[in-house]
Amino acid sequence: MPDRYEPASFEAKWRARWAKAELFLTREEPGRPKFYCLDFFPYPSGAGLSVGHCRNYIPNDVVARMKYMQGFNVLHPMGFDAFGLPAENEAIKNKTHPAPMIDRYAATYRRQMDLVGISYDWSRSFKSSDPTYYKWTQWIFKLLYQRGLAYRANAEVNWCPKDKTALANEEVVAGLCERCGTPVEKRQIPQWFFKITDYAQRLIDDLDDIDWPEGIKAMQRNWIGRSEGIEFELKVAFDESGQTSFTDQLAALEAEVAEEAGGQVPGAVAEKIATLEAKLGIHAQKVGADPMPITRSDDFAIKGKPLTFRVFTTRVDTIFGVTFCVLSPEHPLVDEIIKRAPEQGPAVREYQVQARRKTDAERTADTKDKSGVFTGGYAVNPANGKRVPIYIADYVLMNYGTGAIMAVPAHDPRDFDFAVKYDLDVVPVIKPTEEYLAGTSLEDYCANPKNHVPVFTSKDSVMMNSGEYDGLTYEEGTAALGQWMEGHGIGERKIQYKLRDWLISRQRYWGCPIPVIHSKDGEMHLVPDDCLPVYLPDVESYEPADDGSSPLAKISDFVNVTDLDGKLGRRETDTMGGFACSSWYFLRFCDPYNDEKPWDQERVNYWMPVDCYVGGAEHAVMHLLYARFWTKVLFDAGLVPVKEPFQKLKNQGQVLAMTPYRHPKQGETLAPGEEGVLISFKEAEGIPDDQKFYRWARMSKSKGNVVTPEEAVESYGADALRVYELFVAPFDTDVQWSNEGMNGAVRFLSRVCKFVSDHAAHYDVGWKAEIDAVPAEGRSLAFRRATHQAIQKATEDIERFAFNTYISAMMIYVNTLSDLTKGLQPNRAEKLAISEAIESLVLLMAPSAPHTADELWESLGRLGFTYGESWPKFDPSLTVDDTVTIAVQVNGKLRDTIEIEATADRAAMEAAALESPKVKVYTDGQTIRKVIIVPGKLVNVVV
RNA sequence: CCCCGGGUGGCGGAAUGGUAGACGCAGCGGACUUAAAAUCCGUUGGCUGUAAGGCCGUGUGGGUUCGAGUCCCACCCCGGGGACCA
Repeated sequence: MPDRYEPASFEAKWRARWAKAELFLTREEPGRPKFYCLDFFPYPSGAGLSVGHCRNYIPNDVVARMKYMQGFNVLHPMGFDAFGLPAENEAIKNKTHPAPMIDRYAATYRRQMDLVGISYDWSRSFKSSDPTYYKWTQWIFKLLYQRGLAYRANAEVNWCPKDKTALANEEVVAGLCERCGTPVEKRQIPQWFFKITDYAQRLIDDLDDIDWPEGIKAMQRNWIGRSEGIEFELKVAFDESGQTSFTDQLAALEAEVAEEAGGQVPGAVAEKIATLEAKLGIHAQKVGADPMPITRSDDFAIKGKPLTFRVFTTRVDTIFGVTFCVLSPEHPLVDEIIKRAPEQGPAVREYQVQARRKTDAERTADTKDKSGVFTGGYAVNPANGKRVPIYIADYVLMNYGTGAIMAVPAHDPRDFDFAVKYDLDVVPVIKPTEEYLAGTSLEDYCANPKNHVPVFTSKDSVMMNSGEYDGLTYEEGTAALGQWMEGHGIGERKIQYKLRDWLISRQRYWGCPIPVIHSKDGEMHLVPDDCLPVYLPDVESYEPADDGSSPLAKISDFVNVTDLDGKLGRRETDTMGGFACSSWYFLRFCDPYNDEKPWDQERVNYWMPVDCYVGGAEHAVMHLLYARFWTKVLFDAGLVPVKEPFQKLKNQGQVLAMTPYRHPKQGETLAPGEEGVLISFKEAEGIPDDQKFYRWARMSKSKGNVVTPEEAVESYGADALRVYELFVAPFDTDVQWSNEGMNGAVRFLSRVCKFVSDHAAHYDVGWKAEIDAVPAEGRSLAFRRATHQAIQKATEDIERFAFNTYISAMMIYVNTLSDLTKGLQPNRAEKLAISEAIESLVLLMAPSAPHTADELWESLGRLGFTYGESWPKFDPSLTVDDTVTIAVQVNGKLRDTIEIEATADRAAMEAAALESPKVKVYTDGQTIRKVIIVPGKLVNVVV
C-alpha cells in the first residue's frame, strides 16, 4: 500500500485497467435516472492540449463520475469539430491534406484526455468530417430547406480576403475577421442562409427557462437585439419653405385615388377622406401647425407617384423634435430624389462612392466623426406637417430597420453630433430634469440646446413643444402617437431585431457539402436521401480561389451530375461553415452508430436535454445560438423532445501563465493595448531585470507559455493536476498556474495515502453491518461526525460546481482524521468509525483523484473500481455537533465566544451570554435594551 | 458610451445579513538529519500592549439594520462583451 502519492507507480496501471474493463462505456440500465454530461465539441488543434484546456474537462469529469456513483446512467462523450477554416488553414500551412492531419491531431487530444483520466466513452466518438456524420448534417440541411429555413440569396457579405471566404456576421469582430484579424470587405455573392431570424423571439423567450450564466443570456439577448417601436411613412417634398398641412396630404391622396380610378373619386372613398379631413384639421390645430387652405401641392406628384420612405423609431414621443431625416447611402430612394433634385446629384454620388469604399472596420473606427450630405429632398413630418431636409449619411445602416431614420438631435447623441456638424436645428421636445439642467434654466436650454452636452436621452420625463401631447410620459406619448398613426394608416407598431440570418456558405474545400443540385433551367433540387451523403471529393489540391468561387467548382467530376432522368446539373460547390456541423453533435452522441437515420427517437428522448454543458464563454453568441436554433427547428419537426438543448451551462475560467515581456527598444512601437514585446523564457534569461517584466497571460502556443498535460503529469501526476485545477480557484474564474500550487496538491494526496495506509490495519470490510449497533461516543462519534460532514459538504459542493471548496473540505477531513487518530489505540467502536472514514475518504476522493482512489481501494483488499461503488450518503443526525461555539456581541461588537449545548434554547443562550465576564465589563452599569438571539449562532446584547 | 462580471492578508481564495480571512501557497520558528531535500509540529491581517486585552480592517463615500464583505445609493479601479442597431 502506498503511504505517499507516487503517481508513477500506479496511475498508468489504472488507466490501462479502466480501458480494458471498458469502464466508461455508456450504460442504459433500466430503472436508473439519466445524466448527460457534455463538454464543448473541440477543434483538435495541432498544438495539442495545454493544462489550460483541462480546466474544462476535469470538473465536468468530477460531476460525471459522482453522478455515476450516485446511480445515474451517465452519458459523457467526446468528439471532434473537424471541419472548418482552422483545420483547413492549418493544413494549407503545413502543405498537407486536412483529413489525415485532423486524424492525427484528434488522436493526440484523445491521448492527452486519457492521460489525465477523463471518463469519456470513446466508443461513441466521431469527427464532424466523418461521412457517417456529415451525411446527417446534410439531411438536416434538407429539413431546414424543406421548412423554408434555408435559402440562397445574392447578398452583400463579409468577405475575408485572407481566408478567401464569406463569413457570418458573428465571425466579424469590429470589422475584422475573427480568425485572422484581416479587415473584411464587402462582396456581392450568391450565398446560403439559414433563416434564424424566424426564431428571434423564441430564442429570446426560452432563455428564461434554462439555467445558464446570466452574462451569456444577456449577450444573446443583446445580440438578437429586440426593440419595439413604430415604423411609419414620410412623404418627400422638394420645397423647403412650403408648409404642407394634413389637408394637403389628403388632397394629394385624393388626387392619387382619382387617378387610379380614372378621374372619378368613388363616393365611399370621398366620404372617408372627408371624415379624415375633419379629424386631421382638428389635430393640426391642436398641435399648432398652420391650418393651410386646401391647395394642390404638386410636390408629391411630380412625374407620377408621390415619393415616400419609411422610418423605424423607438422614440416616436420625440417626433415633434425631428429637424432632419437621414437615409443610408445605399437607400433606393436616393436615386429617385436626385433624379428630381439634380443639383445635389454630384455631391450625393460622390458620397455614395466613398461610403461603399469604406470597410466595416473603417466605418466603425470613426464612429465619432459623422459625415453626410444633403440630398435636395425634404421630408414631411406627419405629426406637424413641417418639412425637414433629407440627408444621406453612413451612420445609418441599410440593413437595420428601414435604412432610414427620423433625426431628433435634441434627444439622440448621434443625430446631435450630425446636427452640430452641419448646422441643423435642434428642437428639444422632452422636458429635461432639474438634475440635467444643473443650474441653468429651461429657457436657456430651449434657446441654446447645442450648449448642453451630452444630450438628454432619458425616458423618465414628459413631452413638451408637442402640441396636444405636451405633458405625456414616454409610455403615454408612445401609445397615443402609435394609435394615431395606426388609426390614420401612417404607420404601425413593429418589433425590430438586430439579429440577421445566419450565413453558412463558405467558398472553401474543408466543410460539409451542401446537398443541392442546380439544374440547367436555373432551378434548385435537393439531393435525394438515398444519394446522401454528398461526399467531399478526395483531392490533392484544395486551395481557395479569391474570385469568390469554391475550390470544389474546379473539380468537374464533383460538379457535373446527371439525375435519374438524364438531365444535366451542377452541384452546389459552397460548403457549410463549421458551426452547422456543431449545431447537432449532442444529438448524435445519443445514438452515434445509427446508419438508418440521424438518431433513433427513443435514444434522444431518453438522453436529451444535456444536463450539464461545460465550455468557454467565447462561444456565447455563435455555437450556443445556432445550436439552440437547430434544436428548435428539430423540435418543431417533432424529431427531438426538447425546445432547448442545454439545460445547464457553465463557463470555466481560463488558465493564465506567467509570461515574459520586454520594454520596447528605441524606435519600436507597440500595438494599442500592448504593454511590451512578447519574448520567450530563453530570451528573458539573457535580459537584465529592469528591461523585462512578467504578466499573467492566457496559455497559448503563440505566447510560448504553455504547460502541457504531459509535462504536468510527468512532474506531479495526473491526480495532482486534477486536484490542483479543482482547488486553485472557483470554477468560473481565471487561475494563475503555479508549480508551488501543484506541490500543495501532491502533499495533500500524500496525506490521504498516509492516512489510509497508517490505519488500514484497523479497516474492517464488514463495518457497515455493525456500526449502527455499537453506539458512537467520544472519539468514535467525532470520527463519524467528521465523515458525515465531509460527505454532505462534498456532495453539495460538487452539485453546485464549487470544486474548490469540495477539495478544501477533503483537506479539512484528512486533517481532522489525522488529529483524531494521534496516539490512538482504537477500541471496537473506533475501529468501525475509522473503517467508515477510510472508505468514505477514498470514495469521496474518487471523482477528483480516481487513480489514487482505485490504488487505495485495491490496497484495502477491495475488488473492482471505485467508479462502480456507491457514492457515500450522509446521515443528517451525524452532521451536527452537540456543542456549538456562539458569538456574544455587545452593540454588534464581538466581545466573547462561548461553548454551549447545541440544543440550548433562547433563554439558556441569553443567560449564558450575560454571565460571561467579558460581556459584563460592557454591560455593567448599562441598561439592557434588547437582546437579539440567533439560535446556534450568536447573542447580541444592546445596551 | 452601453451591458455583464469582479475589487477581501505577501499570494490563490473561504464566508444562507450573524465570530471576516476557512483551505492552500509563500514566509517565520522548531523537531528529525552529519547536512540538505522530504516529512512532521507551531506560527503568520495591521497597529498597540510584558500580558490579558484594546483599536483598526473586505476599493472610496454615504445609507438601511441590533448587526453589512454580503442589502440600497453615488463614485473610483480592474477584467470581459457589445458598440453609430434609430
